[in-house]
Parts: sequence; C-alpha cells; structure tokens
Amino acid sequence: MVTIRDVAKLAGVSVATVSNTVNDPQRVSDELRERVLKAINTLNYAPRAAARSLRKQSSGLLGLIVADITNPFFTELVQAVEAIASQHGYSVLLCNSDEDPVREEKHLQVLRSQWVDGIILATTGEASLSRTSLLSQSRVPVVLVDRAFDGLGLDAVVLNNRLAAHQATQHLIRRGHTRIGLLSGPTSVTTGADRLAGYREALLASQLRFEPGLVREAGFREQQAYDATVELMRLPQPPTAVFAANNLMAIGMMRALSDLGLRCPDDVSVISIDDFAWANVFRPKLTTIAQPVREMGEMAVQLLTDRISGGRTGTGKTHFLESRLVIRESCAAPLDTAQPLPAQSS
Amino acid sequence: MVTIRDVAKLAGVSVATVSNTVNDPQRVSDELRERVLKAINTLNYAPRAAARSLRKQSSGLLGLIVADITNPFFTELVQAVEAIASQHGYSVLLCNSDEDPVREEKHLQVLRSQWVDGIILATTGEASLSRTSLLSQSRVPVVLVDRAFDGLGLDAVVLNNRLAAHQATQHLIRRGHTRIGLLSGPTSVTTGADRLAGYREALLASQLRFEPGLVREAGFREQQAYDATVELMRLPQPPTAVFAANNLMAIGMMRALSDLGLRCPDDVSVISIDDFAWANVFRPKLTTIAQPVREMGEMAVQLLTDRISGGRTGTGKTHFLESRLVIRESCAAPLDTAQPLPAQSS
DNA sequence: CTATATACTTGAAACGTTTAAAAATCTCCC
DNA sequence: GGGAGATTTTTAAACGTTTCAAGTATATAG
Repeated sequence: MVTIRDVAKLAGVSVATVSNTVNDPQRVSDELRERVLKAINTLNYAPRAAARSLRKQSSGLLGLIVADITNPFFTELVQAVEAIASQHGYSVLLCNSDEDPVREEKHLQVLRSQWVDGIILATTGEASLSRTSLLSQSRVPVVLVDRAFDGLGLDAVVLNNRLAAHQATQHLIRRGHTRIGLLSGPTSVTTGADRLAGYREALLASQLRFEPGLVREAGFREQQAYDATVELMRLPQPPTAVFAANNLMAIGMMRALSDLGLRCPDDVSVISIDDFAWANVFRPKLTTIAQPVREMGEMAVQLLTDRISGGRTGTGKTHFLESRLVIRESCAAPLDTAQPLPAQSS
Repeated sequence: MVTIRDVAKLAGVSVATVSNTVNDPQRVSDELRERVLKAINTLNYAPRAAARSLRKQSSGLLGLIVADITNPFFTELVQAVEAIASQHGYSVLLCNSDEDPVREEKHLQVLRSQWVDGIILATTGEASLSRTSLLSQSRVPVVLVDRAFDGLGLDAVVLNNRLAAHQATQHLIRRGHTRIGLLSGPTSVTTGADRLAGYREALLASQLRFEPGLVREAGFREQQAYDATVELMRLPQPPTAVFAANNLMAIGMMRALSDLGLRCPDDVSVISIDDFAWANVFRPKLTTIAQPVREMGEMAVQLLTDRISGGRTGTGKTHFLESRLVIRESCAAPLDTAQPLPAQSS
C-alpha cells in the first residue's frame, strides 16, 4: 500500500508538497512538481478517497435512487446523470428501490452514512413519515426527479404530467374516440395523480363524460397493466382506445391485447407516456408522449451541484419540463362496429 | 454535525463503547447499550463512512462497470448485482463506459482511488496495455462478467458463447436455411469472437460453407447493425436468415428489415442472443437465445465477496454458464422463391 | 480473605489525507 | 549587505472512526 508519505520520501519533499502538486499544481515550483509527479508515477500512487473525504468533509459522490432500473426511462436517466455527474467530477452511487418504499428508505440510510454530497431521488411513494424526516433531518442536498413531493421545499424536476396526459388523451379524442380507457399509475405518486388529472381535463374539455369504470389504477409495472387491460376489454362496453400512463404499462397492454386477439390500432388504439428506443420497432409502431429525459437528468445534476456549491439556497421549487407528442401508428379512428368481447368462457 | 463523541457524551460513556454498541452489540452490557442506543436515536447519529473506511481499510463499496447501461442485458445485470451486493452489505458504485475504452479506463482509475473493495467489470474491449497494468497493479479483487480476458488470471463469469451461437445457428439450419447471415459483434471482445466461432462451427457441422461475405462485424449497437443488415440484404444473393449477436443488434436488424419492406419471418428469419422482457411483444415475437443474467450477476458477486473475504485465492478461472433457446415466431422455413432485392435506386 | 478468572469499559494510537500557519527561501531594491 | 515582500516549502493539527492494550469491576475458587 503506497501512501502519500512514500511518495514524499521518494521525491524528497514533504507530504504537503505532494498534496499540493496533486490538488493545486501551480502552487509548487516546476522542479518539485516534476520530481513529485515522477515519484507518483513510479510508485503508482493513488490518493485514498476515504482519507480525503474525511479531511475535506465531502466525498465526491452523488447518490442516485431510481424506482425501477428495469424501466428504460430510468435507464436513460441514469445514463444522463452519470455522464453529467462525471463531467462535474462526481461519481454516482446507484440505488434501485424496485418500487419498494422500504428499500428506498434503506438506501436513503446508506447514502446518508456514506455522506454523499448530494442525492437525486426518484421516489417510490408518497411522503411517508420516516422518509420525510430522513430527508429533512439530514443536511445533504436532495433534488427530486420524475416524481415530486410537496411540503419539503425540495427542488424537483418533473414532466408537466398534466399537460402530457392531456395531450395524449386529446390525441385520441381528435381521432374520434369517445370511450377512452386509462391505465393509471398509483395516484399516491405525482406521476400517477397528475396524469389522471390531465386525462380528466382533456375529457371534460371535449364535453366527454369521465367514466370511473374506464380507469384502472395499477402499479407502474407490466403485469398489473396486463391484468387491467384484460378487465377493461372484457367490459360490456369496452373502450375503443386506451391511454397507458407509462412505457411498462404500455407494453403490458400490448401483450394483453395480443393475447386477447385484439388488433392495434384496428380494434383498439393505444397511446402512452414515455417514448423509448424501441417504440418504433413494435408492430404497430407506438404513438407516444416523449419526455425530455436527458434534460431532466442534466437539470437535476445542475440543480444539485448548485446546491452543493452553495450557489443555490433557500427552499427549492418544482421545475416542469414539456412533453412532445410522437405520432406513429398505434392510433386510428374507432371502429363503428365495435362490439363487446364475448364473456370469459374459462 | 453529530459525531461519535457527541453520542458518547450524551450517553455518558466512552467513544469506544459507542463504537462497540454499533459494531458488536453483545460486547457491551445491556444497560450501557440501552443508553447508547437512546443517545444515537435522539441525536440521529450516523457513523461517517469515510472515517470508518479509513480506519478499517475497506469501504463497503463494490464497483460495477458495464459497457452499455442502455442495453437491457446490462440493466438486468445491474439489477441483480445491486440486489445481491446489498444483501451482502455492500453498496455499488455504478459506472457506464458506453462501449468506450477510454471512459472505462477513467472509471477504473476512479474506482481505484475510491478504494472500492472489489470490482465487477464488463469490459469494453481487448486488453489494452494501460488497462491491463491498471488491473494487475491494483490489489483490489476484480471479477469479469459477460466478457472475459485471458492472461490476467482473473475470475470471470460468462455465457458459453460458442455453444450459444452454435445453438442459434443450428436452429436456423434445422429450419432449412443454408444461407445464414451473421451480424457479429467486434471480434476484439470475447463475446464477439466466440459467437462468431460458434456460428462457424455450426455451419461446418452441417456441411455448410462458411461464407465471409455473409458476416458483418459491427459494434454491439443498434445503428451499425441496421446498416449492416441493409448491406446484407442488398447482396445479389441475400441470406434467408440472419443471426444477430446480441439484442441491440437484433433490434437494429428488425428495424432495417421493416424499412426495406421485408417481412419476418416470411422473407427472412431472425434469431439473436439475449432474451429480454419485450422480445415477445415484438411482431413477430422474437426467437432468442436466453442468457441466465441474474445467475451471472449472483455468481459474480459471490466470487467477488469470496475473494474479498480471503475465502478464495490464487488465479481465477472462467466460469461458463449455459444458454437456453427460446422459440417464438421469428424463424420459419426459407422461401424457395427468394429473390435478390432490386439494386438501390436512389 | 486473597488470588484468579471473567466481563465490561476505556485511553490512546492509528488510518491517510488536507490545510492553516509558520518557516524557509528567493527577489529586488536601496 | 540588509531587509521588505513575495514565493515556496514544511510542520503539525485536524477529520471521525476502530481497535488493541490496559484498566476496573465483578464473580469464582481456594
């Protein structure tokens, strides 16, 4: 194990000089810098982060907690955050809560004791008491992403979910649909609640009735969406179009439709929030509402580093980013002849 | 900032006792333990990882470097590694090299100075000199995953790539194909080279000629696969089936076929390595060779923690895991009437 | 009652850096 | 040659833990 002392000895200087050449090279004379650098190289010295963090009271680590690493949205977010953080000289400690509040809290605890310099959090659920206190007590800057929290005064960067859902629903309405199903996320998280709200607004704006029977609340996962779709389609009067609140749910829905022998967009039109790399390899190519994922990541990191450096203080605000409608092939006009499915036989 | 001293003072004990109750509770009497725990709670004390690492000479961090976080294979790997590592009490420092050897090396440097306790590496390229020396010089345990290295004596857990490719190619042959294209990964990494080898072997085993003109080497990314597919299909005698060396390439291929107006599996059959959650939402559902991704992750972590604990020493070996053929809809018998595409008109 | 073993507790020395302040060296001018 | 000022280097004190050796109290045996 080679320490700064070994380097100092080999170069014939004090440890302070070594430290200086590493951290602030122009403070040391050309000659010594030369010698020190050479010593560092021959010894293959790397400063020990733990010691440095201890002394500097900062770790150079950013914590990133995502709700589901399997979801391409979060994957892209991770990619963006990692890239930008790295540019800022930070490494990222990735945590995956798998949509489980308990795991999320555990991760939060770990990050707290790792003394990360800041946390980017895509939270999994409503503001539970323990998490809230965890967040408010620890003095490490936190910025929320994708899913917001109210009341803690944290910075957040999220999609304008209401508008996005409005956009999606409206698109369906414009194609002539009047019975539009919604595969909603859990309304306990803002992405769930706001998208539901946007859907309702769009309906109302077009003088369409909001029918609770046409919305199914499910987790943001595929299987539940599958089941919900089946239920929806077995209604006496099934919807002619369905809006899925995120990408995973869209996939569950597509699979269900396919298993039910329903054709998209012929039998039922489909739209969803979250564009993703493969949306256009599906048959039909999926019409989606795209989120500016990379921007979200960038903004989150920026906000966070601003906080860390002290350039940003006071209570945070929520930053809304705009969505974009990507029209492909999964939305068509409703079939006038649409009939309910036969009742389940098994 | 609350330190162990504050806790000690409040509880009226020495810091050593606090440390003991945290790390080895049964060493301290019930009474004191009680008092200390209460103090910890009221002060909301969390030990500082940096200080602990410094003293214990271990950080509780595992480094994980993946080649492409956007690839569902790696996503699943990350998920598995994170889960298991967390069970073992480790947090994971995620790095994404984006298939760029330079970034990979940079990450390796960072991990080295973070003094992670171990590294799981899905390397990006061949054993470059600097990376090799980086790996061999630092005394932190490394296990390779997905892509192996020879010569450094590292533990590695990889797919039996030769066999997997053999399996895929054979499946196509059994369906009656004789002109089988290959979208190969870079042969500079083992996953590229071995899959190519397996393809060749399967051909030879069935007395089919290996035609270099039918294999296109590309990165493991989508766009290059797209371009390669277009080239392949514009050959005077295009293949009637194509084997893509990984999931991303399969997607690029599907997109290309669709853009070329070719139908799968009617016009061309398709198979690929890497099963992924959505392979069966594609139309047609993709026939694939599935990797036991989670097992790979588990095994890698296990191997690593064994090394860390000293339970495993000496030069490592490569562990091969077996693949599984998942038959869906993308492979059919070749069209006897297959004709070359018309030459490019634009 | 003493000696000895046992069970807890604690003082103090690490761990490897950074950094303020002190010391040393250099520069330049009178 | 001396000294003010600027520049460079070094000394030494942190940072917050863990952990060993040493200490104290308590029980057990003789």
